[in-house]
Amino acid sequence: MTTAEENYLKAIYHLSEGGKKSVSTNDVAGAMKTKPASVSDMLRKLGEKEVIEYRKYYGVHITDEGKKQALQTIRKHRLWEVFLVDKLNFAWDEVHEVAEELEHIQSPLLIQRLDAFLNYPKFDPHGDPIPDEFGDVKAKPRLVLNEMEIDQMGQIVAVKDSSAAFLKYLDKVGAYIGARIKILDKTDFDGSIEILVDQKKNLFMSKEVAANILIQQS
Amino acid sequence: MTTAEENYLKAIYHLSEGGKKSVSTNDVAGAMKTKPASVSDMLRKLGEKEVIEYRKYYGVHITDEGKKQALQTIRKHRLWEVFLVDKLNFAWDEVHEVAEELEHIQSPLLIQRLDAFLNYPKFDPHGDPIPDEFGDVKAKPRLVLNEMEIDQMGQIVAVKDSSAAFLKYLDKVGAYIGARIKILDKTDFDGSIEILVDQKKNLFMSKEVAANILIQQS
DNA sequence: TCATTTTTTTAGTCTAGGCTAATTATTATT
DNA sequence: AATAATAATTAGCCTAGACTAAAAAAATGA
Repeated sequence: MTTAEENYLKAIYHLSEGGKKSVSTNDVAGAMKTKPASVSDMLRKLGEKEVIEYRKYYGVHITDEGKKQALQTIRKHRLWEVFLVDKLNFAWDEVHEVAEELEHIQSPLLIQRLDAFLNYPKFDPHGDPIPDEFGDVKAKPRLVLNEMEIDQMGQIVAVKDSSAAFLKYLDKVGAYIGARIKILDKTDFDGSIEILVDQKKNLFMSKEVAANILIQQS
Repeated sequence: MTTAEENYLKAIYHLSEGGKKSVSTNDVAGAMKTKPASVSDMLRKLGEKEVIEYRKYYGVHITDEGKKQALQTIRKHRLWEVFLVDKLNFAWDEVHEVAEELEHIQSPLLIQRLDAFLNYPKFDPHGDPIPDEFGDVKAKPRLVLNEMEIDQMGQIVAVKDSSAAFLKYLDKVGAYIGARIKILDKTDFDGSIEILVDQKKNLFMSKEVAANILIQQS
């Protein structure tokens, strides 16, 4: 697999995550920031390698083999993120781009050793679970904050949008990975919510922000 | 600079090291394991970027700017080698290929942090000096073992041929980076030499082997 | 249902880096 | 100095991965 193929496969994997049946060419183009024409070409290639099932005009399904390979790339990405934050003192909002490059280094031994060196971490700095070397993820299910009901409780374990802007905003308002939260109020009109952070701090946020925060229920 | 360009420039830098005036297309093709035709093309491109001075049919000279850039790549390569050996417990003869990939990661911050994390090492696991962030190398001059005279003394600080086979051979006969040596005898006929290792072990080696061992005189 | 809109694919072009075969420069040898 | 040998360059082709424009299929909606 080339770097480009790995990136496409990873994108298709992520787009399939929400339980969506099939992923469209346009979706992939959007995620990859390429044009649909380029995507068609790549889908044909990935189809031939049997990491996806490709039926012209009907989008793609990722195969079990494809899933396994995508999870390997994701594993590498997240391990490197842990390395950057834990060992090289990067901020959690500075690691994505570099990890995007590092994840394509081809050396199973390297990843094995890195995993050991980092002490077999289970989550990356954004709270996302790190698949094991067989592609297994045994993380408990997570909820999207804006889909929770009043009085439900949990812990912030991840963010979907790990852009620098979003991460900085969270930091500013006092939300962070690990924070324990409780839904205090929810406005049907605009979907905005009010939460209690660590049993002491009230925090109001828009639906858009809440939709990017993942919660582990306790 | 693309990865390919970086690799060519690094090769040209190394080929220029022996004080050779100009480097031939064939030399570069040999080092890069590509065909001369491909090299001609790349030399034209590198010439346009002014990292080399290229006169058709007369080989190339690396420019000051080119030297600076090559040294940055070399710096990155060697820092990663230190990381692999010191932190991830790679053997010194296992690191080259992986470092060859890692050296192309583009992130000045990453290298800065890595350098600090490794405690600003001055030599890589093969004993080669690590240039600083300005491309300066302040390592003392080294001699090639087969060019030393009887009774001269010094310390093994590096090997030129860092192939796994050569490194394993050295290990087997009891030579290693850091060993203190003294030239006991030299045969004009075939250039083979006999050395004393650490004041206790006599070691006989061919000119070919000795030509790959670099000595720091004490 | 049939026409229009949207989505997707195909066809053809481009750049980076390779290659081989043919050509041209330079160097070596008589 | 002329010719032979070697080295380097050019020309033309290939693949990967992007693009645009055109064509075709699918979805929508009047």
